[in-house]
Amino acid sequence: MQADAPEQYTALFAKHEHRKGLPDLEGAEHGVVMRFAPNPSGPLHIGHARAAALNDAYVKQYGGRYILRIEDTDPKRVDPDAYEMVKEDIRWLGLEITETVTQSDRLPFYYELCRELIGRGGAYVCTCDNEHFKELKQAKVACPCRDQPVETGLALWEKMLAHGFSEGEATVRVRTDLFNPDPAMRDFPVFRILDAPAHPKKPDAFVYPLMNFSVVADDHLLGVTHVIRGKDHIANTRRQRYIYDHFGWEVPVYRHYGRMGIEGVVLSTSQMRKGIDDGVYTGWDDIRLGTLRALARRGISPEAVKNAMLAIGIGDTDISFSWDNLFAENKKIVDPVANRYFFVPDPVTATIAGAPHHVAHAQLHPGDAARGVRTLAFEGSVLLPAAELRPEVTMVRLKDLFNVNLAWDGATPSFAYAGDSLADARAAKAHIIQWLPAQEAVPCTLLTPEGEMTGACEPAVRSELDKVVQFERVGFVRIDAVSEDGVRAYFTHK
RNA sequence: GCUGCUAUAGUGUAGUCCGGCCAAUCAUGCGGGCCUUUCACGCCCGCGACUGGGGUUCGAAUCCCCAUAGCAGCACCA
Repeated sequence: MQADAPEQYTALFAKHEHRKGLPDLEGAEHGVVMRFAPNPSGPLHIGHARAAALNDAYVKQYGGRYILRIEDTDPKRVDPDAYEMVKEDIRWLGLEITETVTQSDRLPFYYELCRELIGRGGAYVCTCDNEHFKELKQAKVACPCRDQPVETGLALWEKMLAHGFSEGEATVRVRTDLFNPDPAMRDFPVFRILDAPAHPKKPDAFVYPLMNFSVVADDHLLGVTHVIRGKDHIANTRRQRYIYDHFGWEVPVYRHYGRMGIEGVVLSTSQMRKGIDDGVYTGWDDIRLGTLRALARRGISPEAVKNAMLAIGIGDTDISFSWDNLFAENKKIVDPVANRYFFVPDPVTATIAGAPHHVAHAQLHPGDAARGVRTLAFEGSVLLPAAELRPEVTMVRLKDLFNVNLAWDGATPSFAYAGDSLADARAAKAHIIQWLPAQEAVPCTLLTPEGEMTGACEPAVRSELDKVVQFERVGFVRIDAVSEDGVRAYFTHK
Protein backbone atom coordinates (compact mmCIF):
# COMPACT_ATOMS: atom_id res chain seq x y z
CA MET A 1 0.00 0.00 0.00
CA GLN A 2 2.74 2.37 0.96
CA ALA A 3 4.52 1.67 -2.28
CA ASP A 4 1.39 1.88 -4.38
CA ALA A 5 0.01 5.13 -3.08
CA PRO A 6 2.56 7.02 -1.06
CA GLU A 7 0.72 10.28 -1.24
CA GLN A 8 -2.54 8.96 0.11
CA TYR A 9 -0.58 7.07 2.72
CA THR A 10 1.14 10.13 4.09
CA ALA A 11 -2.02 12.19 3.82
CA LEU A 12 -3.81 9.61 5.89
CA PHE A 13 -1.43 10.09 8.74
CA ALA A 14 -0.85 13.79 8.30
CA LYS A 15 -4.45 14.47 9.06
CA HIS A 16 -4.26 13.43 12.65
CA GLU A 17 -0.85 14.65 13.43
CA HIS A 18 -1.36 17.17 16.11
CA ARG A 19 -0.45 20.65 15.16
CA LYS A 20 1.94 22.58 17.22
CA GLY A 21 2.75 26.22 16.85
CA LEU A 22 0.60 28.89 15.33
CA PRO A 23 -1.83 28.24 12.49
CA ASP A 24 -0.70 29.19 9.01
CA LEU A 25 -1.55 32.59 7.66
CA GLU A 26 -3.17 32.73 4.29
CA GLY A 27 -1.05 34.38 1.64
CA ALA A 28 2.07 34.55 3.79
CA GLU A 29 4.28 32.20 1.80
CA HIS A 30 6.40 34.99 0.36
CA GLY A 31 6.86 36.92 3.55
CA VAL A 32 4.71 39.28 5.53
CA VAL A 33 4.57 42.85 6.69
CA MET A 34 2.93 43.17 10.05
CA ARG A 35 2.60 45.80 12.70
CA PHE A 36 2.13 46.41 16.35
CA ALA A 37 0.18 49.59 16.90
CA PRO A 38 -0.18 50.72 20.49
CA ASN A 39 -1.66 53.96 21.68
CA PRO A 40 0.93 55.87 23.74
CA SER A 41 -1.19 56.38 26.81
CA GLY A 42 1.02 54.44 29.19
CA PRO A 43 3.41 51.52 29.35
CA LEU A 44 2.54 48.21 27.73
CA HIS A 45 0.63 45.60 29.70
CA ILE A 46 -0.12 41.89 29.35
CA GLY A 47 -2.93 42.58 26.95
CA HIS A 48 -0.56 44.37 24.58
CA ALA A 49 1.89 41.51 24.88
CA ARG A 50 -0.48 39.19 23.10
CA ALA A 51 -0.72 41.30 19.96
CA ALA A 52 2.96 42.15 20.13
CA ALA A 53 4.10 38.55 20.53
CA LEU A 54 1.74 37.05 17.96
CA ASN A 55 2.69 39.48 15.23
CA ASP A 56 6.34 39.12 16.12
CA ALA A 57 6.16 35.34 15.90
CA TYR A 58 4.54 35.42 12.47
CA VAL A 59 7.11 37.83 11.11
CA LYS A 60 9.82 35.52 12.39
CA GLN A 61 8.07 32.51 10.91
CA TYR A 62 7.51 33.90 7.44
CA GLY A 63 10.15 36.60 7.26
CA GLY A 64 9.42 40.20 6.46
CA ARG A 65 9.04 43.51 8.20
CA TYR A 66 7.63 44.29 11.62
CA ILE A 67 6.48 47.84 12.06
CA LEU A 68 5.95 49.60 15.34
CA ARG A 69 3.32 52.24 14.77
CA ILE A 70 2.61 54.70 17.53
CA GLU A 71 -1.05 55.64 17.20
CA ASP A 72 -1.18 59.04 18.82
CA THR A 73 -3.96 60.75 16.90
CA ASP A 74 -6.01 61.53 19.97
CA PRO A 75 -4.24 64.18 22.04
CA LYS A 76 -6.51 63.39 24.97
CA ARG A 77 -5.02 59.94 25.18
CA VAL A 78 -1.38 60.70 24.76
CA ASP A 79 1.06 60.57 27.65
CA PRO A 80 4.32 62.17 26.50
CA ASP A 81 6.27 59.72 28.65
CA ALA A 82 4.60 56.77 27.00
CA TYR A 83 6.56 57.06 23.76
CA GLU A 84 9.72 56.10 25.58
CA MET A 85 8.02 53.59 27.87
CA VAL A 86 6.51 51.75 24.94
CA LYS A 87 9.90 51.49 23.28
CA GLU A 88 11.50 50.26 26.48
CA ASP A 89 8.82 47.64 26.90
CA ILE A 90 9.30 46.48 23.33
CA ARG A 91 13.04 46.20 23.84
CA TRP A 92 12.41 44.21 26.99
CA LEU A 93 10.06 41.87 25.16
CA GLY A 94 12.70 41.41 22.48
CA LEU A 95 10.51 42.17 19.50
CA GLU A 96 12.31 42.37 16.19
CA ILE A 97 10.92 45.69 15.10
CA THR A 98 12.27 46.73 11.71
CA GLU A 99 10.89 50.25 11.56
CA THR A 100 8.92 52.68 13.65
CA VAL A 101 6.41 55.29 12.57
CA THR A 102 4.55 57.83 14.64
CA GLN A 103 1.19 58.90 13.33
CA SER A 104 1.36 62.45 14.62
CA ASP A 105 4.34 62.96 12.30
CA ARG A 106 2.19 62.05 9.31
CA LEU A 107 -0.72 64.46 9.54
CA PRO A 108 0.02 66.19 6.19
CA PHE A 109 0.06 62.81 4.52
CA TYR A 110 -3.37 61.97 5.96
CA TYR A 111 -4.70 65.36 4.91
CA GLU A 112 -3.59 64.79 1.35
CA LEU A 113 -5.26 61.38 1.26
CA CYS A 114 -8.43 62.82 2.70
CA ARG A 115 -8.50 65.36 -0.09
CA GLU A 116 -8.21 62.51 -2.53
CA LEU A 117 -10.96 60.53 -0.82
CA ILE A 118 -13.34 63.48 -0.95
CA GLY A 119 -12.33 64.05 -4.57
CA ARG A 120 -13.28 60.48 -5.36
CA GLY A 121 -16.67 61.03 -3.77
CA GLY A 122 -15.78 58.62 -0.98
CA ALA A 123 -16.25 61.10 1.80
CA TYR A 124 -17.94 64.39 2.61
CA VAL A 125 -17.65 67.13 5.17
CA CYS A 126 -20.53 66.99 7.58
CA THR A 127 -21.46 70.07 9.54
CA CYS A 128 -24.46 68.57 11.27
CA ASP A 129 -24.80 68.53 15.01
CA ASN A 130 -23.44 65.23 16.25
CA GLU A 131 -26.58 64.23 18.17
CA HIS A 132 -28.71 65.06 15.20
CA PHE A 133 -26.55 62.95 12.94
CA LYS A 134 -26.91 60.00 15.28
CA GLU A 135 -30.67 60.20 15.05
CA LEU A 136 -30.54 60.34 11.28
CA LYS A 137 -28.15 57.41 11.22
CA GLN A 138 -30.44 55.29 13.35
CA ALA A 139 -33.31 56.18 11.04
CA LYS A 140 -31.21 55.36 7.94
CA VAL A 141 -31.71 58.88 6.67
CA ALA A 142 -29.02 60.86 4.86
CA CYS A 143 -27.94 64.09 6.45
CA PRO A 144 -28.09 67.19 4.24
CA CYS A 145 -24.33 67.32 3.85
CA ARG A 146 -24.26 63.90 2.24
CA ASP A 147 -25.44 65.26 -1.09
CA GLN A 148 -22.88 68.02 -1.29
CA PRO A 149 -21.05 68.22 -4.62
CA VAL A 150 -17.44 67.14 -4.60
CA GLU A 151 -16.28 70.74 -5.05
CA THR A 152 -18.23 71.83 -2.00
CA GLY A 153 -16.74 68.97 -0.02
CA LEU A 154 -13.24 69.92 -1.07
CA ALA A 155 -13.87 73.54 -0.21
CA LEU A 156 -15.22 72.66 3.20
CA TRP A 157 -12.22 70.41 3.79
CA GLU A 158 -9.88 73.31 3.01
CA LYS A 159 -11.90 75.43 5.36
CA MET A 160 -11.42 72.81 8.07
CA LEU A 161 -7.68 72.81 7.50
CA ALA A 162 -7.67 76.63 7.59
CA HIS A 163 -9.36 76.48 10.99
CA GLY A 164 -12.56 77.88 9.57
CA PHE A 165 -14.48 75.60 11.92
CA SER A 166 -14.04 74.97 15.60
CA GLU A 167 -14.30 71.77 17.51
CA GLY A 168 -17.52 69.91 16.86
CA GLU A 169 -18.57 72.02 13.90
CA ALA A 170 -17.30 69.87 11.07
CA THR A 171 -16.30 66.29 10.56
CA VAL A 172 -15.35 64.22 7.54
CA ARG A 173 -17.50 61.15 7.01
CA VAL A 174 -16.99 58.20 4.73
CA ARG A 175 -19.83 57.50 2.37
CA THR A 176 -20.88 53.92 3.13
CA ASP A 177 -24.33 52.40 3.05
CA LEU A 178 -27.07 54.03 5.09
CA PHE A 179 -29.06 50.83 4.87
CA ASN A 180 -26.33 48.65 6.26
CA PRO A 181 -28.11 46.63 8.92
CA ASP A 182 -25.33 47.48 11.36
CA PRO A 183 -25.71 51.11 12.37
CA ALA A 184 -22.02 51.15 13.26
CA MET A 185 -21.20 50.98 9.57
CA ARG A 186 -23.25 53.93 8.42
CA ASP A 187 -21.20 56.94 7.31
CA PHE A 188 -18.66 56.74 10.09
CA PRO A 189 -16.34 59.70 10.79
CA VAL A 190 -12.69 59.82 9.76
CA PHE A 191 -11.53 63.35 10.64
CA ARG A 192 -12.51 65.73 13.39
CA ILE A 193 -11.42 69.02 14.84
CA LEU A 194 -10.03 69.18 18.36
CA ASP A 195 -9.12 72.60 19.69
CA ALA A 196 -7.93 71.28 23.03
CA PRO A 197 -5.87 69.85 24.48
CA ALA A 198 -2.84 70.60 22.38
CA HIS A 199 -1.04 67.57 21.06
CA PRO A 200 2.13 67.02 23.10
CA LYS A 201 4.17 66.52 19.95
CA LYS A 202 2.27 68.71 17.48
CA PRO A 203 0.95 71.67 19.46
CA ASP A 204 -0.36 73.41 16.35
CA ALA A 205 -2.50 70.55 15.10
CA PHE A 206 -6.27 70.75 15.31
CA VAL A 207 -7.54 68.49 12.51
CA TYR A 208 -6.97 64.88 13.46
CA PRO A 209 -7.73 61.67 11.59
CA LEU A 210 -9.72 59.03 13.42
CA MET A 211 -8.14 55.67 13.81
CA ASN A 212 -10.04 54.07 10.95
CA PHE A 213 -8.54 56.48 8.47
CA SER A 214 -4.96 56.69 9.67
CA VAL A 215 -4.80 52.93 10.03
CA VAL A 216 -5.89 52.31 6.47
CA ALA A 217 -3.61 55.00 5.11
CA ASP A 218 -0.61 53.63 6.97
CA ASP A 219 -1.33 49.97 6.44
CA HIS A 220 -1.54 50.62 2.73
CA LEU A 221 1.47 52.87 2.45
CA LEU A 222 3.65 50.68 4.63
CA GLY A 223 2.57 47.61 2.70
CA VAL A 224 1.06 45.77 5.65
CA THR A 225 -0.06 42.35 4.48
CA HIS A 226 -1.46 40.75 7.64
CA VAL A 227 -3.13 42.22 10.67
CA ILE A 228 -3.63 40.36 13.92
CA ARG A 229 -5.61 42.23 16.52
CA GLY A 230 -8.33 41.75 19.08
CA LYS A 231 -11.90 41.14 18.10
CA ASP A 232 -12.87 44.51 19.44
CA HIS A 233 -11.63 45.64 16.03
CA ILE A 234 -13.94 43.46 13.95
CA ALA A 235 -16.31 46.34 13.32
CA ASN A 236 -13.37 48.59 12.48
CA THR A 237 -12.16 46.07 9.95
CA ARG A 238 -15.50 46.20 8.22
CA ARG A 239 -15.48 49.97 8.28
CA GLN A 240 -11.96 50.09 6.94
CA ARG A 241 -12.99 47.99 3.97
CA TYR A 242 -15.16 50.87 2.79
CA ILE A 243 -12.10 53.09 2.70
CA TYR A 244 -10.04 50.47 0.90
CA ASP A 245 -12.82 50.14 -1.66
CA HIS A 246 -13.05 53.88 -2.24
CA PHE A 247 -9.34 54.01 -2.94
CA GLY A 248 -9.28 50.74 -4.84
CA TRP A 249 -6.57 49.39 -2.60
CA GLU A 250 -5.88 45.80 -1.73
CA VAL A 251 -7.07 44.75 1.71
CA PRO A 252 -4.71 42.97 4.12
CA VAL A 253 -5.52 39.60 5.68
CA TYR A 254 -7.08 40.02 9.11
CA ARG A 255 -7.26 37.77 12.15
CA HIS A 256 -9.15 38.78 15.26
CA TYR A 257 -8.47 36.96 18.47
CA GLY A 258 -10.89 36.77 21.36
CA ARG A 259 -11.01 38.73 24.53
CA MET A 260 -8.55 37.78 27.25
CA GLY A 261 -9.73 38.12 30.82
CA ILE A 262 -6.91 38.82 33.24
CA GLU A 263 -7.50 38.59 36.96
CA GLY A 264 -5.46 39.75 39.87
CA VAL A 265 -3.84 42.85 38.44
CA VAL A 266 -4.90 46.33 37.42
CA LEU A 267 -4.81 46.92 33.67
CA SER A 268 -6.74 50.10 33.08
CA THR A 269 -4.31 52.87 32.24
CA SER A 270 -6.45 55.54 33.85
CA GLN A 271 -6.87 53.50 37.02
CA MET A 272 -3.13 52.83 37.16
CA ARG A 273 -2.29 56.47 36.65
CA LYS A 274 -4.71 57.59 39.31
CA GLY A 275 -3.31 55.06 41.76
CA ILE A 276 0.23 56.23 41.08
CA ASP A 277 -0.75 59.88 41.47
CA ASP A 278 -2.55 59.11 44.71
CA GLY A 279 0.42 57.22 46.06
CA VAL A 280 -1.47 53.92 46.17
CA TYR A 281 1.03 52.36 43.75
CA THR A 282 4.75 52.96 43.82
CA GLY A 283 4.95 53.45 40.05
CA TRP A 284 4.21 51.82 36.73
CA ASP A 285 6.17 48.78 37.86
CA ASP A 286 4.21 48.26 41.07
CA ILE A 287 3.69 44.53 41.18
CA ARG A 288 -0.04 44.89 41.67
CA LEU A 289 -0.25 46.25 38.13
CA GLY A 290 -0.43 44.21 34.94
CA THR A 291 2.26 46.16 33.12
CA LEU A 292 5.17 44.40 31.52
CA ARG A 293 7.52 46.35 33.74
CA ALA A 294 5.67 45.03 36.76
CA LEU A 295 6.10 41.49 35.47
CA ALA A 296 9.77 42.19 34.89
CA ARG A 297 10.10 43.44 38.42
CA ARG A 298 8.54 40.26 39.72
CA GLY A 299 11.10 38.21 37.86
CA ILE A 300 9.05 37.07 34.88
CA SER A 301 11.24 36.75 31.82
CA PRO A 302 10.17 38.20 28.48
CA GLU A 303 10.54 34.80 26.83
CA ALA A 304 8.03 33.38 29.29
CA VAL A 305 5.57 36.12 28.45
CA LYS A 306 5.98 35.51 24.74
CA ASN A 307 5.74 31.74 25.10
CA ALA A 308 2.61 32.04 27.19
CA MET A 309 1.03 34.29 24.58
CA LEU A 310 1.95 32.01 21.71
CA ALA A 311 0.48 29.07 23.60
CA ILE A 312 -2.77 31.00 23.84
CA GLY A 313 -2.63 31.69 20.14
CA ILE A 314 -5.10 33.52 17.95
CA GLY A 315 -8.34 31.72 18.73
CA ASP A 316 -11.46 33.83 18.56
CA THR A 317 -12.88 32.35 21.73
CA ASP A 318 -12.82 34.49 24.84
CA ILE A 319 -10.35 33.11 27.30
CA SER A 320 -9.11 33.73 30.77
CA PHE A 321 -5.43 34.32 31.15
CA SER A 322 -3.77 31.80 33.44
CA TRP A 323 -1.03 32.95 35.76
CA ASP A 324 -0.23 29.29 36.41
CA ASN A 325 0.61 28.77 32.78
CA LEU A 326 2.76 31.91 32.69
CA PHE A 327 4.57 30.83 35.83
CA ALA A 328 5.17 27.38 34.38
CA GLU A 329 6.70 28.94 31.27
CA ASN A 330 8.83 31.16 33.43
CA LYS A 331 9.99 28.31 35.62
CA LYS A 332 11.23 26.42 32.58
CA ILE A 333 13.44 29.39 31.77
CA VAL A 334 14.48 30.39 35.22
CA ASP A 335 15.00 27.06 36.98
CA PRO A 336 18.12 26.04 35.02
CA VAL A 337 19.84 29.38 35.60
CA ALA A 338 18.76 30.59 39.01
CA ASN A 339 21.29 30.18 41.79
CA ARG A 340 20.07 28.65 45.00
CA TYR A 341 20.28 30.37 48.37
CA PHE A 342 18.92 30.04 51.84
CA PHE A 343 16.31 32.46 53.00
CA VAL A 344 14.96 32.04 56.49
CA PRO A 345 11.53 33.59 56.95
CA ASP A 346 10.54 34.69 60.41
CA PRO A 347 13.93 33.68 61.84
CA VAL A 348 14.54 32.26 65.30
CA THR A 349 18.07 32.35 66.68
CA ALA A 350 19.19 28.96 67.90
CA THR A 351 22.38 28.21 69.75
CA ILE A 352 23.31 24.62 69.19
CA ALA A 353 24.89 22.87 72.10
CA GLY A 354 27.81 20.58 71.49
CA ALA A 355 28.26 21.39 67.82
CA PRO A 356 31.76 21.69 66.40
CA HIS A 357 32.56 24.67 64.24
CA HIS A 358 32.05 23.73 60.66
CA VAL A 359 32.08 25.26 57.20
CA ALA A 360 29.20 24.16 55.00
CA HIS A 361 29.46 24.04 51.24
CA ALA A 362 26.16 24.25 49.44
CA GLN A 363 25.79 24.03 45.70
CA LEU A 364 24.79 27.12 43.82
CA HIS A 365 22.75 24.88 41.55
CA PRO A 366 21.94 21.22 42.20
CA GLY A 367 22.06 20.27 38.56
CA ASP A 368 25.33 22.00 37.78
CA ALA A 369 28.24 21.35 40.10
CA ALA A 370 30.51 23.42 37.86
CA ARG A 371 28.82 26.53 39.08
CA GLY A 372 30.46 26.10 42.41
CA VAL A 373 29.38 26.44 45.98
CA ARG A 374 28.53 29.01 48.58
CA THR A 375 30.30 28.64 51.90
CA LEU A 376 28.52 29.17 55.17
CA ALA A 377 30.52 29.11 58.38
CA PHE A 378 28.82 27.62 61.43
CA GLU A 379 30.19 29.18 64.62
CA GLY A 380 27.68 28.16 67.23
CA SER A 381 24.35 29.80 66.47
CA VAL A 382 22.07 29.83 63.49
CA LEU A 383 18.83 31.35 62.25
CA LEU A 384 16.02 28.89 61.66
CA PRO A 385 12.56 29.35 60.19
CA ALA A 386 10.03 29.59 63.00
CA ALA A 387 7.48 27.60 61.02
CA GLU A 388 9.70 24.50 61.24
CA LEU A 389 10.01 24.63 65.01
CA ARG A 390 6.76 23.18 66.20
CA PRO A 391 6.51 21.36 69.55
CA GLU A 392 6.10 17.96 67.92
CA VAL A 393 9.39 18.36 66.08
CA THR A 394 12.27 16.60 67.81
CA MET A 395 14.86 16.58 65.06
CA VAL A 396 15.69 18.64 62.01
CA ARG A 397 18.57 18.49 59.60
CA LEU A 398 20.19 21.72 58.60
CA LYS A 399 20.75 21.30 54.91
CA ASP A 400 24.39 20.73 53.97
CA LEU A 401 25.37 20.93 57.65
CA PHE A 402 24.30 18.49 60.35
CA ASN A 403 21.41 17.20 62.44
CA VAL A 404 19.92 18.98 65.40
CA ASN A 405 17.83 17.58 68.21
CA LEU A 406 15.12 19.68 69.76
CA ALA A 407 14.11 19.39 73.37
CA TRP A 408 11.00 21.21 74.39
CA ASP A 409 10.47 22.92 77.71
CA GLY A 410 6.89 23.94 77.23
CA ALA A 411 6.95 26.15 74.16
CA THR A 412 10.68 26.80 74.33
CA PRO A 413 13.02 24.55 72.43
CA SER A 414 16.64 23.92 73.14
CA PHE A 415 18.97 22.69 70.45
CA ALA A 416 21.69 20.09 70.55
CA TYR A 417 24.05 18.74 67.96
CA ALA A 418 22.90 15.32 66.74
CA GLY A 419 25.65 14.20 64.42
CA ASP A 420 26.38 14.51 60.72
CA SER A 421 24.68 11.38 59.50
CA LEU A 422 22.18 11.99 56.75
CA ALA A 423 20.94 8.47 57.28
CA ASP A 424 20.01 9.31 60.86
CA ALA A 425 17.99 12.27 59.72
CA ARG A 426 16.20 10.15 57.16
CA ALA A 427 15.49 7.46 59.69
CA ALA A 428 14.00 10.05 62.00
CA LYS A 429 12.04 11.53 59.11
CA ALA A 430 13.56 14.86 60.02
CA HIS A 431 12.84 17.77 57.73
CA ILE A 432 15.84 19.05 55.87
CA ILE A 433 15.58 22.77 56.36
CA GLN A 434 17.36 25.93 55.36
CA TRP A 435 19.40 27.87 57.90
CA LEU A 436 21.82 30.76 58.16
CA PRO A 437 24.88 31.45 60.29
CA ALA A 438 23.65 33.97 62.83
CA GLN A 439 26.81 36.04 62.55
CA GLU A 440 26.55 36.76 58.86
CA ALA A 441 22.87 36.64 57.97
CA VAL A 442 21.62 39.58 55.93
CA PRO A 443 18.19 41.04 56.63
CA CYS A 444 15.87 40.36 53.75
CA THR A 445 12.36 41.47 52.99
CA LEU A 446 10.39 39.29 50.64
CA LEU A 447 7.44 40.97 48.98
CA THR A 448 4.68 38.69 47.83
CA PRO A 449 1.27 39.47 46.40
CA GLU A 450 -0.11 38.56 49.82
CA GLY A 451 2.18 40.93 51.67
CA GLU A 452 5.57 41.31 53.19
CA MET A 453 7.63 38.52 54.68
CA THR A 454 10.63 39.47 56.78
CA GLY A 455 13.59 37.23 57.19
CA ALA A 456 17.24 36.84 56.44
CA CYS A 457 19.32 35.53 53.59
CA GLU A 458 22.86 34.61 52.70
CA PRO A 459 25.37 37.42 52.20
CA ALA A 460 26.09 36.23 48.67
CA VAL A 461 22.58 37.22 47.63
CA ARG A 462 23.89 40.79 47.60
CA SER A 463 25.68 40.02 44.36
CA GLU A 464 22.52 38.85 42.63
CA LEU A 465 20.91 42.27 42.18
CA ASP A 466 18.30 42.24 39.40
CA LYS A 467 18.62 38.48 39.01
CA VAL A 468 16.15 35.77 39.74
CA VAL A 469 17.37 33.27 42.31
CA GLN A 470 15.70 30.45 44.15
CA PHE A 471 15.28 30.67 47.89
CA GLU A 472 15.33 26.98 48.67
CA ARG A 473 12.01 25.62 49.89
CA VAL A 474 10.44 29.04 49.42
CA GLY A 475 10.39 29.73 45.71
CA PHE A 476 11.91 31.85 42.98
CA VAL A 477 12.45 35.50 43.74
CA ARG A 478 13.94 38.49 42.03
CA ILE A 479 16.49 40.50 43.95
CA ASP A 480 15.11 43.98 43.60
CA ALA A 481 17.35 46.07 45.83
CA VAL A 482 20.50 45.68 47.87
CA SER A 483 21.56 48.23 50.45
CA GLU A 484 23.29 48.70 53.78
CA ASP A 485 20.07 47.69 55.45
CA GLY A 486 19.79 44.43 53.61
CA VAL A 487 18.07 42.91 50.62
CA ARG A 488 14.63 43.39 49.13
CA ALA A 489 13.28 40.57 46.99
CA TYR A 490 10.07 40.03 45.06
CA PHE A 491 8.42 36.66 45.05
CA THR A 492 8.13 35.33 41.51
CA HIS A 493 6.49 31.94 41.93
CA LYS A 494 7.05 28.58 43.62
C1' G B 1 -32.73 46.79 20.80
C1' C B 2 -29.69 46.23 16.23
C1' U B 3 -25.19 43.85 13.91
C1' G B 4 -21.58 40.19 14.22
C1' C B 5 -18.48 36.37 16.50
C1' U B 6 -17.68 32.15 19.62
C1' A B 7 -18.77 27.54 22.57
C1' U B 8 -13.44 20.81 23.71
C1' A B 9 -11.16 18.80 31.09
C1' G B 10 -9.98 23.87 36.68
C1' U B 11 -6.93 26.84 32.83
C1' G B 12 -4.83 27.23 27.87
C1' U B 13 -4.73 24.37 23.47
C1' A B 14 -4.92 20.37 19.06
C1' G B 15 -8.64 18.08 16.18
C1' U B 16 -13.81 21.11 13.29
C1' C B 17 -12.72 23.72 6.72
C1' C B 18 -12.54 18.04 3.64
C1' G B 19 -17.66 13.14 9.05
C1' G B 20 -14.87 7.20 10.11
C1' C B 21 -7.88 6.52 12.32
C1' C B 22 -11.06 10.83 18.39
C1' A B 23 -13.56 5.73 24.10
C1' A B 24 -10.45 13.12 21.72
C1' U B 25 -3.79 16.00 21.65
C1' C B 26 -0.26 18.59 24.28
C1' A B 27 0.84 21.84 28.23
C1' U B 28 -0.59 23.54 32.88
C1' G B 29 -3.19 22.31 37.39
C1' C B 30 -4.53 18.67 40.95
C1' G B 31 -3.75 13.54 43.42
C1' G B 32 -0.29 9.47 44.14
C1' G B 33 4.66 7.31 43.53
C1' C B 34 10.07 7.35 42.34
C1' C B 35 14.49 10.31 42.59
C1' U B 36 16.75 13.93 45.65
C1' U B 37 20.87 16.78 51.64
C1' U B 38 15.02 22.23 48.65
C1' C B 39 8.32 21.69 49.38
C1' A B 40 12.74 23.06 43.05
C1' C B 41 14.13 20.14 38.71
C1' G B 42 13.53 15.25 36.42
C1' C B 43 10.80 10.58 35.78
C1' C B 44 6.27 7.27 36.34
C1' C B 45 0.99 6.57 37.26
C1' G B 46 -3.69 8.73 37.77
C1' C B 47 -7.89 12.69 37.63
C1' G B 48 -10.40 15.64 34.28
C1' A B 49 -13.83 17.95 28.40
C1' C B 50 -16.63 17.72 22.97
C1' U B 51 -22.82 23.62 26.31
C1' G B 52 -28.06 21.38 25.70
C1' G B 53 -31.78 19.45 22.37
C1' G B 54 -33.27 17.92 17.63
C1' G B 55 -31.85 16.56 12.51
C1' U B 56 -28.79 14.41 8.25
C1' U B 57 -25.82 9.80 7.95
C1' C B 58 -24.15 3.02 8.18
C1' G B 59 -21.23 6.52 11.21
C1' A B 60 -21.08 13.36 14.08
C1' A B 61 -16.50 16.91 18.53
C1' U B 62 -16.62 17.66 13.12
C1' C B 63 -22.39 19.09 8.71
C1' C B 64 -27.66 21.53 9.46
C1' C B 65 -31.52 23.70 12.76
C1' C B 66 -33.18 25.46 17.48
C1' A B 67 -32.08 26.74 22.39
C1' U B 68 -28.74 28.50 26.06
C1' A B 69 -24.44 31.07 27.53
C1' G B 70 -20.44 34.39 26.75
C1' C B 71 -18.11 38.26 24.04
C1' A B 72 -17.48 42.42 20.66
C1' G B 73 -19.33 46.69 18.09
C1' C B 74 -23.34 50.33 17.37
C1' A B 75 -17.68 57.08 19.96
C1' C B 76 -15.88 63.50 16.61
C1' C B 77 -11.17 56.51 21.49
C1' A B 78 -7.54 53.20 19.84
